[in-house]
Amino acid sequence: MELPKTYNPQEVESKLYQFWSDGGYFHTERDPEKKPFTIVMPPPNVTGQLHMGHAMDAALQDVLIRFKRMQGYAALWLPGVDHAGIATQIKVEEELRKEGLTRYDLGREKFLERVWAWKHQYGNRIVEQQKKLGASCDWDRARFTMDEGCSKAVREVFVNLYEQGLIYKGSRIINWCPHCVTALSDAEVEYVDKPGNLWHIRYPLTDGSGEVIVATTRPETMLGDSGVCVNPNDERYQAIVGKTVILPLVNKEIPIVADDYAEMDFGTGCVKMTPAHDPNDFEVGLRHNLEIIRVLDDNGKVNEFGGKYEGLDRYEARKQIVADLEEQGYLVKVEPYSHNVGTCYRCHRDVEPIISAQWFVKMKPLAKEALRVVNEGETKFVPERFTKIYTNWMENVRDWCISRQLWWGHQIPAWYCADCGHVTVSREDATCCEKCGSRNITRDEDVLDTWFSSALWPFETLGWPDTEAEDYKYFYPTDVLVTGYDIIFFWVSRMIFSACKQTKMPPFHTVLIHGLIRDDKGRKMSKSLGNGIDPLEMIERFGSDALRMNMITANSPGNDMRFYVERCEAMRNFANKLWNASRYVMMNLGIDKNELPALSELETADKWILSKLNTLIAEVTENLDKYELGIAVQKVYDFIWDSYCDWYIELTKARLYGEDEGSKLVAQKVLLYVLDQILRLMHPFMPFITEEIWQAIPHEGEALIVASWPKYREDLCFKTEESAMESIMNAIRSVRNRRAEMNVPPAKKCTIFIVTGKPEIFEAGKGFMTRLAYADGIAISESEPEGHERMVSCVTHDATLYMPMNQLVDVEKELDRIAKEKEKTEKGLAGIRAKLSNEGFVAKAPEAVVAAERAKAEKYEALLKQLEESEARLKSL
RNA sequence: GGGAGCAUAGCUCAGCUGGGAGAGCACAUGCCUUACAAGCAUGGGGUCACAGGUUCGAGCCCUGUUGUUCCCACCA
Repeated sequence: MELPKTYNPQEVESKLYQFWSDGGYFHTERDPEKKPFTIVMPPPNVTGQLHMGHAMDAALQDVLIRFKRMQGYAALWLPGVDHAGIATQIKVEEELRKEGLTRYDLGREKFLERVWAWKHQYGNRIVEQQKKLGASCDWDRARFTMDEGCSKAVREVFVNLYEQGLIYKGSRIINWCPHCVTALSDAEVEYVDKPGNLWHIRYPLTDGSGEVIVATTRPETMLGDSGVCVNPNDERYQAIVGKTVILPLVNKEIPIVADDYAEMDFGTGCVKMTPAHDPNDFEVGLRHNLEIIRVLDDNGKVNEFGGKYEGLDRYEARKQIVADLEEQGYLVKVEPYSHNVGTCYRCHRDVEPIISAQWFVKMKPLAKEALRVVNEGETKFVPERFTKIYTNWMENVRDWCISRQLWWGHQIPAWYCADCGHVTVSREDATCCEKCGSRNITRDEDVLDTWFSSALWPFETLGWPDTEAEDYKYFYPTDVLVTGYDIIFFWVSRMIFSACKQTKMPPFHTVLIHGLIRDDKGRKMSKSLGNGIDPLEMIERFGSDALRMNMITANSPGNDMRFYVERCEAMRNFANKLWNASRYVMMNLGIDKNELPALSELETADKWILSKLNTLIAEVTENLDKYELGIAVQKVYDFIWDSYCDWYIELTKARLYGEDEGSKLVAQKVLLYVLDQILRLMHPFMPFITEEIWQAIPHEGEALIVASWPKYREDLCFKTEESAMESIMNAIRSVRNRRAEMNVPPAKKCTIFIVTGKPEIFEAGKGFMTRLAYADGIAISESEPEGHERMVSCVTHDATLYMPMNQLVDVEKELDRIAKEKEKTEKGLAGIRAKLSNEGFVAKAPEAVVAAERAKAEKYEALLKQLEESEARLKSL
C-alpha cells in the first residue's frame, strides 16, 4: 500500500463528504429498535457567510451527533436556514438601490418576489459552507423558517396565543429604529455608553411666581412635553404642585404634577415629562392624565407637532432647539454627561423610544412554566452558571413586541374591519369580518419578529402542529441545544417558553453553551474591525479536521476563546502524525482481517497498550457523556501521540523487524486493533482523516461514520503488565536522559548492565532496551557487574543501569549530579513521610490514597538507596 | 445599581467529584534512528493574583481585597 508521506486534506475531504452523502449516512430513519437523539441546528441567517462562530457551533454539534450515531442512536441533526427579516430585507433593498429603486417602487408583492428570488440564488451558500466543515446533518430534512410547514406553525401559535389573550395589540413605548424603520424588541436593543450632555432648561411658572429647572439628555423631546414632575415629598416644590409652567419655544401651558418617579436628589428634582418618547414618562403620564404628543415621525424627523422644527432630523432639531433656548435665555447650563444610549442591534444607530401601536406577547404567564422546567432541572444549562442568567431574565421579562414594519417575514394574520372596527385573527386568510361579515377588511401590513418563528424551531421542524406527525412523535422533544451565550435571550429562552406552551414539554433537556471566538488579541471578530478569520480559508490551508480540533481543544464550555492560526497548524501536524502512524501499520501488515490475538499470545507491551486503551475508552465516553469535549479529545490526542506512536509503535519495531514470526503476527494484530479503536474514538472530532484511514485498513462494515463506538472490556484490563511496562519505560527514559546530558550521539551504542530485583521484567524488556536505549547488548543480574565502579550509571526505583563509557565519566560532575538528584528525592520523600506520619491523614484519607502514598514512599526509598550506593561507589574510586 | 466570568510556564489556555501542577506554541541541546523534520530524544521555565478561613490535605471549597472582561437595569 503506497501512501504519500504527508496527509493532504484537500484531496480527501470533499470526496469523503460525497461518499457519506451517497451512502445515506446523514439521513436518519425513525427506528423503533433505536433510541432517538436529536439536535436541531441553530438556523444561520439566509444572508449569512460562514464565520468562526458557525464553525464552533457546527464542530460541537457534529461531535455529539457522530458520537451518538456510533453509539447506536438514531441520531438526527436537523439543519435549516432562517429568513432573517431585517437582514435579508436590507440586503435586497441595497440591491434595489443600485437600480435606483426602493421597495415602495415595486410594491409589496413584487418586492417579496424579488426577495424569494434572492433567497433561491444565494440562500444555499451557507449550507454549502457547512458541508465543508463535515457537518453530518440530515439534509433531507433541511428546513427554512418561511417554508410552508413553519408558516403554518407560526400562524397556529399566533392565533392560539391571541385566542388565549396572550397576544394583544396596544399602544406602548417601544424601541424604534428610524434607520430600519421598524419597531424592535427589548432584546434587539444594545445599550452603549456614549458621551453626551445634560442640558438644564428653565421652565417659567405661568403665574410669573418663579421657575423650575429641568435637565434632559434629549432636548428635542421637549416639543412633546406635557408636564413637569416633582417628588411629592420634596419640600422645595410642594407649593407649586398643581400650578403650570410655560413650555419654552412651544409657548404652551403644561401642569406640574407630583409623582414618586422623580428622584429628589438627582439634578434639581424636577423632570420634564414626554409621555410619547420615554417609557417612564409614559407611565407617569398615564397616572396623571398627561397629554401624549408624539413629535418624531418614523424616520426620526420632527413631525407636524414640532412647529417650526417640523421636518428637521432629530439631531438637527436638537442643535436648533439648543441654540434657540440659549438665544432666548432658557438654557441654564450644559454639562457633559455620559449615558447609556440604546442602539439597534442590526444597524447600530440610536434607537428612539416612541409610542406606537404594536403587537405584543404577554410574557408573565408564559414565563412561569419556562422558569419551572429550568428550576426543576427538566432543562439543564451546561455550564450551570447560565441557569441564573436565564432565570434572572425570565423573571424580569417584559412583554415582547413582535410586530415589525417590514415586508419580509410572516405577515400578521389580523384583518381590520373598516365598518365595525373589529379585528379578525384567523388561521385561514380572512375574507370577511368575523363579527359583522363585512368584506371591507384589510390585513395588518406588519410582519412578525424573526425570532417568533425561530422560537418554534425545535418542534415546527418536526411536523408540529400535527402532533401525530411521525417525526414529531419519534424525535421530539429534542435532546441537546448547542449555541453561544449571546443568544440565550433572543432564542433559547423563547424556544423554552414557546415549547412549554405549545407542546406541553420543554424542547430539549440540555443547553450546551459555548463562548465567542475572538481574534488573537482578544477582540470580537467583526466586519468593521476587519479582524475576522475566514474558516473556509483555514480549511483550505489546514483541513477541516484541523479547524474542528482547534475549536474543540483547549476550550471549555461557555468561555470565550482566542483564535490562533498556529493552533490550526498544530492540529494539522497531529493529523499528519496519525496519518503516518497508519502508514507504518499498513506497511507492516501481513493480515487482511482485524482481530485480536488470543489473550494468551499477548506480550507485555501488547497488554500494556490494550489496558491503556481500555482506560481511555471508559474515560472518553464518560467525558463525552458529560459534554466535556475538550477534555475527551485531549485524552485521545495524548494517547495517540504518546502512548501509541511514541511508545507502542517503537516497541513493536523490534518484533516486526525480528525473526519471531509468532510474535510479529501478534504485534501486527494488536497494532491494527488499537489503530482501529483509535480511529473510532477520534472520528467524531476528526471525521475526514479517520474515515480515510479506516477505509484503507482491514475493516468490517461500510463506513467508520456508522461503525460502533468502542466499549470498555473487563478482559482487557492488565494492571500487572502496565506496571511492568512502566518499569522498562522508566529505565529507557533514564538512560536517554543520562546520554543526553553527556551529549552521546545515538549512533554510539554500548552494553547496558541492569542490576535489579525484578530480573524477569527486564529480561522481557531486553528488546525494548536495545532499541530504545541505544544498547548493543543487555546484561541483567542481581549484583553489580565487573568494573561497574568506572561505568556511567543511572537509577530508577527498581533498577540501576550501568553503561561502560568510562572515558566520559567525570567523577566530580557525576557526584554533583547525584547529590542534586538525592536532594530532590529526599525532599519528595520527606513530604510523603510527613503525610504518612500525620495521624489525621492516615485515619481520614481514603484507603486508596494512603496506599498510593505508601507505594510512592517505597519507590522513593528505593531510588534514594540506589543513589546512595552510586555515590559511595564513586567516592571510593 | 445588580449579576456573572476570568486571573495557572515567555504567549494562548486545559485542569472533570479536593490528594501527580499540565498541553500547544515559543526556547535550549542533540539527532535526517528504514511511519512521520508537519518529526524524534532530552531539558530549562510556575509563590496557580493577594490576604484570611475550612480540611489530615486547597489551583480546586468559603470570606474578603485587587485587577480585568462581559451581561442585565427606565435616574431625567
